[in-house]
Amino acid sequence: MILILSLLYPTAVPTVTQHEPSELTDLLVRKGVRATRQRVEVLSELAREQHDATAQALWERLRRRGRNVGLATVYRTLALLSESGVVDALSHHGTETCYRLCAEGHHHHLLCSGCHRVIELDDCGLSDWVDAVSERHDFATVEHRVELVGLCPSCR
Amino acid sequence: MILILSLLYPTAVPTVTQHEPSELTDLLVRKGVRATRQRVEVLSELAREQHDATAQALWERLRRRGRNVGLATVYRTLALLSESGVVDALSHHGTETCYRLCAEGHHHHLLCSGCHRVIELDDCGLSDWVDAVSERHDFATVEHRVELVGLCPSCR
DNA sequence: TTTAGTGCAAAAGTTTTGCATGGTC
DNA sequence: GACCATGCAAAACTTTTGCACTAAA
Repeated sequence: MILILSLLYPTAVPTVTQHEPSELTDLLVRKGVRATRQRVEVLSELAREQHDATAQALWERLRRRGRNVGLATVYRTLALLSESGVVDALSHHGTETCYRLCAEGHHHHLLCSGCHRVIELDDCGLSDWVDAVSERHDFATVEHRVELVGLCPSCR
Repeated sequence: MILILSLLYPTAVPTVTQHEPSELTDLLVRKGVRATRQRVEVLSELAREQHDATAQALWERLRRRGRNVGLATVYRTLALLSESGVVDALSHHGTETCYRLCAEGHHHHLLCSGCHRVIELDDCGLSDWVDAVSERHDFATVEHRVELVGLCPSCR
């Protein structure tokens, strides 16, 4: 999987690409949250998703797959993981929040409006710009979010 | 008003600062939408707001002020104005969408996490970076969104 | 007069919460 | 055994929609 991604997007390989249950468990433990069956399954479902997914969507897929996890648990899990920085919450199209298993640390996204695919940028390269703008406005910037929206190679 | 803003944020003065009903009417007409009483009032309420506001919040303030506008109309108006580019839809804190009367044209925002104030950047300065990243990923970028989150001068 | 906009209430959809039950340390 | 997590159903919210009515070109 890493190989395929590498070929397609040489500079966009997520640094976290654990799709093995045991690795997902490790990830949870490392982040200091208990690795319950439900949490691993939510995370696992998210991991097999190339696009971003809503809580509802994940719940339906789990259920269709015979993995019974309550909807409330899916919400609670995603909220927890989002706070722990294990998943990213992308709230682009208005009313519903999308989640994605992400690389750790600071990074940005390319969003494909054709297929909803999310491509991660592993380099930020904006620190100078952010610093300059912050200083000019006497603003103590603690975070910056960047999203590029457009069409991915397959969709253009 | 423009003067005060200029003193506080010399480089962040919105290019649209029409707070007079007639100017708001003009703005609507110029954008090709009918300037009804309700639309002008929603826009006017948004204009007196330094922060961003939700549809619900605007509705309550209008109603408290005796300006009767249906909630559905507030939603419909904001959706319309957002599509016409008269207002910006900022969906930062999850479930509810915030709106703000914005400068025309491409720009970015500084969001103050202390007081929720929104400061506009009148210069983008990221085109080179966007182009470089897009090319590197063979991505046809049509739009980019940037938000800096932190503390404004009064809150830091 | 013809079309577009509005208000109201109902509906739809997403997310949260209370509480009894079950699992984990 | 104490505590945390879960499931279920109800509740809370935000947003959308249908439809009769009103205002605008």
